[in-house]
Amino acid sequence: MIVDDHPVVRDGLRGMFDHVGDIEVVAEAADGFQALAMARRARPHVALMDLRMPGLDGIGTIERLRTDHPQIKVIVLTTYDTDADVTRAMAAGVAGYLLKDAPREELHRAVRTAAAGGAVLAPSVASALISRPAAQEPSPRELEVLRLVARGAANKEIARALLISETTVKTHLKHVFAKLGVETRAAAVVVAMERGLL
Amino acid sequence: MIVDDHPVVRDGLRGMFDHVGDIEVVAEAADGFQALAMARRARPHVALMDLRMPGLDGIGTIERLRTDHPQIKVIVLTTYDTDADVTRAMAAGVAGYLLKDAPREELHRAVRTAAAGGAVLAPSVASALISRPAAQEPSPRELEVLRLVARGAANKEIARALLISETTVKTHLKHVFAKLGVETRAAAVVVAMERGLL
DNA sequence: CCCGGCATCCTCCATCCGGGTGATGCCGGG
DNA sequence: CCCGGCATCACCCGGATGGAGGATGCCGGG
Repeated sequence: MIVDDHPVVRDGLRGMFDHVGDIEVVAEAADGFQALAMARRARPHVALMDLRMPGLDGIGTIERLRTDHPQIKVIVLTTYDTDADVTRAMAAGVAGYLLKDAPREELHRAVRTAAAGGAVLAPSVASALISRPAAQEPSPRELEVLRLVARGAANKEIARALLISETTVKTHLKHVFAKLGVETRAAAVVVAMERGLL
Repeated sequence: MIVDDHPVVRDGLRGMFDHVGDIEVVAEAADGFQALAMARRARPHVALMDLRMPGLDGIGTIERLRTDHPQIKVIVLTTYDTDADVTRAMAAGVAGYLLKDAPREELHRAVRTAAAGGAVLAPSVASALISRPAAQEPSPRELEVLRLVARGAANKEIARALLISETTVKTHLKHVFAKLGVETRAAAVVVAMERGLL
């Protein structure tokens, strides 16, 4: 099954598996909801899944697939390999994570490997998982503060908006800085955006 | 001619034009240099061009195409519609700007329109061009300062790094804030990243 | 049951940031 | 030739920021 909101990509993938004997494209979906519906009907062995989609996104779709159809192996196929995307996909339980610049043969191999119960990782994704010494994630509350910082809010405004004291805002930010390895709010929002946290 | 670094997308586009009588895919390229070489050999009427590519990127490729082969109409086909991408593409002289979620028929129409000398814009791109009353661009020097801000530098450090006084740094930043419509450095880097300026 | 993480709060303080006002020299386009 | 944008600099000031140190209550996992 192919899940991607871009018609071009869906057609491209379908074409790539068109004359491959042991692989058949049994369904296509343009978003998460369609994917769940198609999975029930078409019963695919493997799903190639984009992460960025309108409506129900890739991670949410994968989580529901894991509970409804645990036998379906999901391979993430996306353009990005940000830490946040990769870790969330791993946590959701995927059988593979490839980037869209992967050549045709790699995709064939990946689908076969996944169907056989194996796992496939793009090199850059693998290294992203390994070279993660202290990838501390800010807590939900801390991210909430950081989001307001990204909008240009001062500590006092954040305090008012979140109904907490200004001191608390500063404490949250101090922790955010430590976790992201930065020293200023400007650098913090940059790192957060690069990691896909905002 | 199709220019895109993703094999999947190239195949998808080729497939989409496969059984269309009046359109023929005469060349494919995975980056800008290949595109220039193929353009010379295959003499396409229209080029579908991705912007983000390794090596020579889309804008650079378009600029060279415009001088070497001004008769080739270029349609940008990309995932992003950030202000920076759109304006740079327009400045480079493209015949169209579409997003990758465009359906097959739209692509067909776009290629025919471009070949006939017309212009095609995706709705969101068109509105991005229109709703730009005061889209002030920071000057190169101002962007240089902003880049250091994004790395977490204090004004004093920026001054040292750029060999100017701290006062000048503040002046540059004041102008940046005004141009981006923000009030803090954190918000400034966010807006700059969203507009593709960093 | 206790430890760690989270969220909340406090005080003190040096430094930094952003706003205001004003100025100079240079360059390129009208 | 003059205007506007760019880049450079100075002084002043109030408020914001970030660091240090400590404190409380809550919750969930080992």
